[in-house]
Amino acid sequence: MSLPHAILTSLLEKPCTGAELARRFDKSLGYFWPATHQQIYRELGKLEEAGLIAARGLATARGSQRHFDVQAAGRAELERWSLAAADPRPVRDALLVRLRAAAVLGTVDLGGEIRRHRQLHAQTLERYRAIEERDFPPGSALDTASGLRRAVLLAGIAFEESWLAWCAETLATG
Amino acid sequence: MSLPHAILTSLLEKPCTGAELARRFDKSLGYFWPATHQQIYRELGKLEEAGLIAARGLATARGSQRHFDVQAAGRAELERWSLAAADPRPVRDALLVRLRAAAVLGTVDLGGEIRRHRQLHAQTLERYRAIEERDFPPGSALDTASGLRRAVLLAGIAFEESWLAWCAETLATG
DNA sequence: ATATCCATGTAACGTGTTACATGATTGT
DNA sequence: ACAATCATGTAACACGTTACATGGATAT
Repeated sequence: MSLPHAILTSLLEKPCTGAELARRFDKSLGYFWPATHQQIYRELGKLEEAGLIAARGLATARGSQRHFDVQAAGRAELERWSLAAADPRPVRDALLVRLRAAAVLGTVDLGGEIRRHRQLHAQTLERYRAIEERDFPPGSALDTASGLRRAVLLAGIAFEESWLAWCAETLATG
Repeated sequence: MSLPHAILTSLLEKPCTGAELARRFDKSLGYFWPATHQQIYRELGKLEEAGLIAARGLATARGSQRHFDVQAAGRAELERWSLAAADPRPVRDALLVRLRAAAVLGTVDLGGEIRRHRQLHAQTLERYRAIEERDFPPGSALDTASGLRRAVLLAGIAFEESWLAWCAETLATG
C-alpha cells in the first residue's frame, strides 16, 4: 500500500495534476517507488473517492487538466501509515535468479550481463551524486526535512555503490 | 517473468513436489525471489500446461502429492531467459517513502522504525553469514557452479551490510 | 474414529505492466 | 484548418497477497 501514500506525499509537497505527478515520479520519489501514469490516475481516482484528496474546481470534460489538493483526512492517513510498523521486503532481483539458473545449467555465461549491469548502476550512481551535489552541497546547513530527504538519497547511493562493488568482485572472481 | 524461471531452476536442482518447492523457496532461492505456495501452485499449473515440466505418474485425486520434472523444453526456455538482456529494476522500498513523508509532514519521528529495521537487517545478515560459513568455508575449492551460488549469497550479504551502515549513519546524523 | 496435520488447491483482491483510445492544447 | 503533442483515461492481463476449502496421511 505504498503508492497511494507516495502520491499523498508528493501532492503535499506541491499540489498538481496527474501528468505533473507522473513526471515528478520519473525523477524524484519514483527512484524509490516507481509508478506509471496509469497507476497514478487509478490511485488518484481512489484517493478522490475516499475523500483523501480533492480536485480544484469542477469536474470538466475528459482530457482537461485536474489539479489535486490533499485534504485533512489525507494528511491524517499519511501520518498514520508512515508511523505504522512495516517490515522491509526481500530484494527480488532477477539477475540473482539468473545466476542460480546459470549455476545449475552450466552452459550459460552471464559475464556480459554483469558488465552491462555494472554500467547501468554506474550511470544511476552518477545521477544520484549529481542530485546530491545540486541539492545538498557541502557546507550547506540542513534542517530536519532536508536531512530526511538527503538520507533517502544516501540510501540510493549506498545501494548503487553496493551493486557496483559486487559486480566488480564477481567479475574478478568468477 | 522471474517466478516460473526460478521454479524451473529449483526443479532442475532437484525435482520435487509443490510443497517441497515452497519450503525450499523459504530458505534458499526465495531470499532473492520470494513466493508463497499459492503462487507456486499457480505457476506449476501453467508450466505443466505449457509442457515445460511434467508430473511423474498419473494425475490422482486432490490432496495427493505430485512430483514434477523439468522437460527438455523447460531447460531450453530457462537457458533462453537467463541469457536474454534484462535491466535491473528500481528498489521500491517503503521505508524510504516513509522518510519522504516524514520530511513533508514534519510531525513524524521514524527513529524507532529505523532502529527496528537495523535489527531486522542484522538478523538477516547473520543468517546469510551462517549459510556462507556452512556452504563455502574458507579454503574450500569452488567449481563454477559453487562460485555462482556463492556470488548470489555475497550479493545478499552486501545489501544487508549496506542497509546496516545506512541505518547507523541515518540514526547518527538525523 | 476422530483429531490433527499436510499437500493441493480456489477465490478474491490489490498492485504493476502494456497497449490503446479520446478530448484538449499548441504550433503552423 | 490541420498536425502534433499533451492530459486523461480504459482495457486486459500478469503478478503478488490473504483467506479459505478439500482430500489424504498420520497419530492416538
